[in-house]
Amino acid sequence: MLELNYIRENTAEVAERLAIKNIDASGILQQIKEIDIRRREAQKDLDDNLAEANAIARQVGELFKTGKASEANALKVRNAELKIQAKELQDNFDKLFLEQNNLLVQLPNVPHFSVPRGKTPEDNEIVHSEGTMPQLYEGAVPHWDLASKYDIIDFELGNKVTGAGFPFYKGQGARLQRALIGFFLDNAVEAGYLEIQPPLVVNEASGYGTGQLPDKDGQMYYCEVDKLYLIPTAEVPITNIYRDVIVKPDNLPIKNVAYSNCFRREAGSYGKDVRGLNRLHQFDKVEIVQIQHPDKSYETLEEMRNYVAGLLRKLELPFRILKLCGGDMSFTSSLTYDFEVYSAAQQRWLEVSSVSNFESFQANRMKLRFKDQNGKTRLCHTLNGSALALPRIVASLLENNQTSEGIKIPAALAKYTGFDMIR
RNA sequence: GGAGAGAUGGCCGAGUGGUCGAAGGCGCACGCCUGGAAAGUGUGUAUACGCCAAAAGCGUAUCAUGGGUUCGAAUCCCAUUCUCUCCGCCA
Repeated sequence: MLELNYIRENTAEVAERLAIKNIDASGILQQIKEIDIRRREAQKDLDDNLAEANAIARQVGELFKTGKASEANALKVRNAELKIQAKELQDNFDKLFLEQNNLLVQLPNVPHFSVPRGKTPEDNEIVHSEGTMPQLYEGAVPHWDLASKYDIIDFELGNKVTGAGFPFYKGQGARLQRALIGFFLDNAVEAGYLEIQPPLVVNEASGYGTGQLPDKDGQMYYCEVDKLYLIPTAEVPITNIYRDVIVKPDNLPIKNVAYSNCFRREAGSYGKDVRGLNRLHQFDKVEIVQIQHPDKSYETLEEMRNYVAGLLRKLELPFRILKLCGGDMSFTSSLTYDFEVYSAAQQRWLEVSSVSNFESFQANRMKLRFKDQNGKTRLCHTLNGSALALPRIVASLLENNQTSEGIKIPAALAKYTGFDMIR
């Protein structure tokens, strides 16, 4: 949620930034400001009423103590009137406050000024690409065929036991998963992140804190009886650690990394996008999260971008980095880099990571703050990124490294798998 | 799952109708003391919103959450949520 003060004091800038997301917010911004004026008036009226009532209550107490019961009783009459008024004033204030809030939560985060304009993924800006495109041998096939050829991932078994999108990993496939998780976590710890194992289910307040609720609840699995949500990403529990927290500025940046299973209902997905490992209902991901001082969050974003690039380099995968255009960015992000690896047999680029700066958008919702040098309480900036999501990494590793003898494992990873070839 | 107890500030903990945003302690910050430190000592130390050009100051709300009783609620009543203890079950 955008900060009200920012909207109030920099209305034009907010509108300008939202325009990058192709949103004409001038109307809604104006509405927010108008309601704001009325809301403040309403609060003033209510506060005055309550102040008078409080004063009378004090007097009444005083009068009773000194035995002036009749005077006290006279004052009670006035308070009875005030109380009736207060109810109306409170209702009026609540109504305006809610109305304003409803408008505020509709507004997406404001993009950074460097975000390219555009509407569709075609308008994303390729800011970097590296690695060599693999030359596949003649018998090369997509990863879903490799999965059954080497008996390392079993989609059929998943269908039987659970349903589509819940594969079994077996033998060298299972080992490869474990190796990747270890590899990603070790790298992150090496880079100064604190390793955390979070709960895989969260309560409603946490879902709201990171923005999955209220609108995107259809994308999460929900345990009705316990009112708990299965996490779609470790970002949710990890960021919510800091909900309603005022951190010490000396502790910034806070760097956490977590491996978790991720659960996504992916309602409405279909076609070639969901084939094989391309889109699953349950998958593994290592997520990095940073909480940073507002002045330094963009430096941090670049640091995180370089970190993720380093991982892909070590895995010897050809990749490119996109700076998402306004139209393709998420609701909550100010600037997002997507990482895509090339999966040679499918001849497609697959998104394997998304690194974003949310500025104070999430922090405002979560009331995550710090005290600055003047002792003023301010909102932190939050950032996160996948580092990395496993399934598409596995897809491209399998496809790109297949040979007639088997599938080669990159050297950096072979230390973790214990083998350098899937046969 | 059964029975009981509880939820107060960063933490511990007092507070059973008014003067309580809340004693006391710990922690933290700053100062004094010291050659330096420890000890000691003094002061300060919640958040949000509003009023004000702004600082100072003032007002309002917040003692798990929501409602109620009352002139007045941390304190009384009701509901909800959560936590703890014991028993049962169990990795």
